[in-house]
Amino acid sequence: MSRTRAATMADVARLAGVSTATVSRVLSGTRAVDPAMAQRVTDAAGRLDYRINLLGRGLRRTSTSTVGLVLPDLRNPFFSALGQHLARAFADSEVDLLLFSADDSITTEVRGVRSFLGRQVDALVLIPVHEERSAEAVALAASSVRTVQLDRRVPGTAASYVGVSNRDGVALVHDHLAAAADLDAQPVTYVGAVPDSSSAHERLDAVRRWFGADVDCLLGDFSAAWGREAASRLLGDGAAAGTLVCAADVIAAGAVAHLLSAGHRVPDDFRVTGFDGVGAELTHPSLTTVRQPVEVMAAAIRDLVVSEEDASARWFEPTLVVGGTSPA
Amino acid sequence: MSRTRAATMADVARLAGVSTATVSRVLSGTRAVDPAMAQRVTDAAGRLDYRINLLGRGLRRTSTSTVGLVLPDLRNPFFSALGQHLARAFADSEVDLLLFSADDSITTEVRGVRSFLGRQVDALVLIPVHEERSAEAVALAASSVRTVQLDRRVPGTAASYVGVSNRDGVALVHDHLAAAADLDAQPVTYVGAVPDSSSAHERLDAVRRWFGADVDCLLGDFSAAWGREAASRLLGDGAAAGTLVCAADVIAAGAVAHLLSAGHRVPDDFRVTGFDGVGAELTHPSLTTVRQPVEVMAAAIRDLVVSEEDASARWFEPTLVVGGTSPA
DNA sequence: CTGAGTTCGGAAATCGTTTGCCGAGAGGTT
DNA sequence: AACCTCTCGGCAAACGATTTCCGAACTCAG
Repeated sequence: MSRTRAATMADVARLAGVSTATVSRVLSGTRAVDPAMAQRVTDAAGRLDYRINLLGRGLRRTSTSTVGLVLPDLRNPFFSALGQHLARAFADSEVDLLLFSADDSITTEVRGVRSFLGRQVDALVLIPVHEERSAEAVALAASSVRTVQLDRRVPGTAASYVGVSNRDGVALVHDHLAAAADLDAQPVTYVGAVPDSSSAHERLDAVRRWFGADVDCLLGDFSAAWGREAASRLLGDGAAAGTLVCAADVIAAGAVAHLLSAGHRVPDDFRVTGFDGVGAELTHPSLTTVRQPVEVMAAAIRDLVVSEEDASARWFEPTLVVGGTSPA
Repeated sequence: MSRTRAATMADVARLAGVSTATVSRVLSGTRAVDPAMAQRVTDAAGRLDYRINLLGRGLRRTSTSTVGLVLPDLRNPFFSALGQHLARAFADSEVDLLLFSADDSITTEVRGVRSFLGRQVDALVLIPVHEERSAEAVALAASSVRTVQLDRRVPGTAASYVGVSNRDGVALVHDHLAAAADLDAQPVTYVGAVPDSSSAHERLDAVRRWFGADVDCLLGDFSAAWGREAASRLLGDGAAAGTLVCAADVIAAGAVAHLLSAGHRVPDDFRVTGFDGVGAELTHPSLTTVRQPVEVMAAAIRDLVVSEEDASARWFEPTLVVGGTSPA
């Protein structure tokens, strides 16, 4: 593991008997160079095991060909899925996508933004941790580089936004459930997340709009543990049947698991719906859920990032996936 | 969104009436500076909204205080969990952890390593995509910076390794199953992954060792879809009962879901075990699985990365989590 | 044969920060 | 008073690449 100083362009230039300008031009293809000379440079670079220092390049050039993604938590499978699709969307472009996890903390989130800004990224994609308290992070990002918010947003910022129509998503769930049974006969409970994030907020609003302002709400976070907890509370209150509209698939999966383990039947006793459309194939019964068009959203982000347009907001339309946790 | 040129140290120095050397020393705390002068610098930096350019700093300093993590796929929840725990392990250090997804491609993986090396990271953590074909990526990384392989490894490289003892993990499963019932009476099927990665390889070897060299094996990939597919094949062959030892929790979850949807009972007809210990609370019955000590492993990585020791390999001991998919 | 146009290599400035060195001034000791 | 030791600001040289500018060589038409 003993390491010697890495070769620089000057070393390559010396070995090839040319100037560093020529080396740079050969290696980055910036300008035409005599083929024989180019060959000598390539050989020398190979012999010295030369690898470019992107710090030097980035410092000199205006652009680093890098996009940063700051997300709240990798263990939320929806965020992981977004990250993966985004990575794939950038895979065959010249741009590198780098990720940073904010660990659900606005302090760490700001640190991530600072870090990427300091690295002179060309653009920043942000899934804000908090609807209000991430304002500093978003503003900081947007003040320096092209910034796109994904899935969640901080209202009133100059940054673009790409997400799904939560109102329409909840409407799909409502219409599906209403088509199958009389909703008034079956008590509906919304198992959501406290409206700290815009998605949690919008889903709660949408539920109140479509299911009635007085719908029963249990608010926690986006986790399977909370789904279990909520189901447990519901059963503790004596419920023996009902409909659980959940704000995320992980919540729904946890809720279903708890209901089943308590001896209830799904969907006969309890109907459960999820949201996001990731990992629906993990459980039995498979989840009825609202699928977000993540590939399309990732492509939209990629296009926004390279475009020169002004900030804009785009809401994409989700689709309903009918699984086994709701009547067919 | 109109942006003006960002302020540099020279701008701050001019406004504060000092030299850039002093600005640098105040802002990075490298050397003592007269308090009054320091105050002037801080004020000037604030007024100009100065933000450091890490490219310049990194170029001048030897170190960038950055560690890169290249992983195969974010949608594999075990990798996401590792990423998250690693991020947390670095959260209160000075070091930034940046992630790059290789999208299960060795080409993209090499690109990720190149990218991080070019950015002069201080260390690289690698979950290799392929046991053999990632050799180039690992060698490239290890030839330039301190490199640690995580979870999977490429044999015969100079890089360190942190992972779990797969042999012991499978032994835990074997002993647990053997304690509850006569294994010879119940056909055991290993639902694993083709041995492209060291973890898949080692788990397959361990299964052959503990369950017998002639144990029935179905090999696919680390996904829920494969778990469903494997279960489907098994049922297609006429099985009505048995034991499924799976190479990962996602595989096990998929298998359980398919078995249940086909009308079989778990664990009465089929016993199923997983591996990894992430997301066991998502399903019902909850998975019996081998839990990897991810927090401890993440801490070990962090320590390896900052230490000056030579390359080393550490295997951690997994624990058994008994869930509802196997007899109590 | 000459002047215009084109191609292409090299010298040197530049990106933003850190840091080795120098020197000025302060403080202490004999 | 002479000398030594600290402390701390500034100058200028790095770090490693890109790029502007210049000029040499070559092509080609008239």
